[in-house]
Amino acid sequence: MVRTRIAPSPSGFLHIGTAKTALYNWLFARKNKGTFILRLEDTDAERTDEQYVHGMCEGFKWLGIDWDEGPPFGDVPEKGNYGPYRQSQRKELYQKMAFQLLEQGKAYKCFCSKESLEAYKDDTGNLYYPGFCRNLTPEQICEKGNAPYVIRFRVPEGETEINDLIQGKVVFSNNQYDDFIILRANGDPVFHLAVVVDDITMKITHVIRGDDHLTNTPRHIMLFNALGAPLPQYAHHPLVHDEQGRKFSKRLHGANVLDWRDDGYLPEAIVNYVALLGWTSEEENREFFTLPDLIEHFSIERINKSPARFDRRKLEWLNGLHIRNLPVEELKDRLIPILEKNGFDTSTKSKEWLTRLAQICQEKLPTLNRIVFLSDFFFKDFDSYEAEAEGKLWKNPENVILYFKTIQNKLASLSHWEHDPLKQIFDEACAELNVKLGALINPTRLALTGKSVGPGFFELMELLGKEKTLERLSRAMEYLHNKTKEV
RNA sequence: GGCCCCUUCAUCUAGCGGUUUAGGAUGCAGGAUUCUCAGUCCUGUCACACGGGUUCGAAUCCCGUAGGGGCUGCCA
Repeated sequence: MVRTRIAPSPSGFLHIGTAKTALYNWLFARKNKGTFILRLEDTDAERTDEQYVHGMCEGFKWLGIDWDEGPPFGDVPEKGNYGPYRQSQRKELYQKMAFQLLEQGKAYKCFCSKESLEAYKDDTGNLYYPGFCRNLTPEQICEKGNAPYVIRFRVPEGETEINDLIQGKVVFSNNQYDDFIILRANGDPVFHLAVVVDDITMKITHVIRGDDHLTNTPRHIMLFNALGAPLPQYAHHPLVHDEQGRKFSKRLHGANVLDWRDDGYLPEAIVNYVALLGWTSEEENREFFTLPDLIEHFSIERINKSPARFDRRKLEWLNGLHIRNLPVEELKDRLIPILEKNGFDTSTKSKEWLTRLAQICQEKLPTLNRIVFLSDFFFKDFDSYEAEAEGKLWKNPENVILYFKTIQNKLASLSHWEHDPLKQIFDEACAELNVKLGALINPTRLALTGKSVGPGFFELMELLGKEKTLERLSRAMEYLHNKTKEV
């Protein structure tokens, strides 16, 4: 039975890199009909903040990554039989294990204060532990009385080998590891102990995480061995880098998964894109995957070892693909909140009207937010015309006024305000005025929308309605008329 | 500095000794469709970091060099 976990520390929002790790663990669990666990690594009380707990929950939810076991998180109650799932609530367990190691001589009490150790640095300025308390006699320990102490793990001689599902076999010499602290002076466990104890007691079978943990893994393996527990399978995947090739800083826009939601990206696209950062399908040349597709195709063997840069442009392309893949009704439902957020009252429009709007914009949306640009003129009157387009499309005001007049007359008597009859009117007008369709449509688009680009013209006019169309034509003619007088 | 990992078009990648004149995708450029933009379709552009080996044969294996990343906390 496969059991995987994501173990974020709630000291910030849901980072894009954490999301990738979560996704891989989740996919692997789902693919193998296993269990995916959420565990909060909040042993460092100073850095933990409940507001982050909520934000992360929202991030996971938005991405569609759900967990089978985990702490109460956001509005989700605790689930699972291996709880509690917050490390801050498992202190006694870690202490028990630490003292077990102590009794077995696999760990020892260290009375050296943090300050007293500050003098011991190697030639490059890094701290190292000189091992003062490693071989204290029982008498010496007794003498210390109630002096504060930490518990250090006694790193054994020899080598530690990782057989990683992604990295392959990696060997570390143990002598490059100091006797590391597993229990702080205040009784709190250090990350390494907590992780291992939790992975043991939660029966984690596969540890899939970023390769920034690769050099921590020997410590973990030594602890597993000392505690007499079987090792999980490790899989260290490459990190996500920013567009400059550096570690994706928390301060960068986009580091927070929810930034992408705010920018109008679909969770489907984020998941698809992030999955592709270091993984490819066995199906050659395929890049479009929904979450169910990913579950079907995901495999750890096809994760590569090299870090990948984040490329917004490719993400945007994928986002467009996913937008076009959405059923229109669904797209409409996702567009409404964005329109509302931008102050457009969608309640005055019918469901059919909104669906039709989604339909005529669907293939033009790289992001959901683009809908604002593509449809604002439906919801409010604009107060200026795009300057550049005006110069190009309306450079002959007299002509344009003539066009508009012709069109307006015909439109005024049109009873079926629909795409085909509208087109017919423009075709007729073209014939009468002896111009091409484009010569008529483009100036009119500017009059109706204030812009030179937008949805299909007849579709747009149909949705705008007769009244508004005629009104805006009049307004444009008036504007053009004034303009001729100015010159 | 030490240890570990990585290195194929600008970017994401396929490739696991001969099937490769190195394939796909994004981007970019051009064309087609045309009411704009977008979309779609087509064409083009662009890469095996470098130097040594091993081999009949190397992007693929080995060793160096260079570059990038990670770790090196009583953070996780």
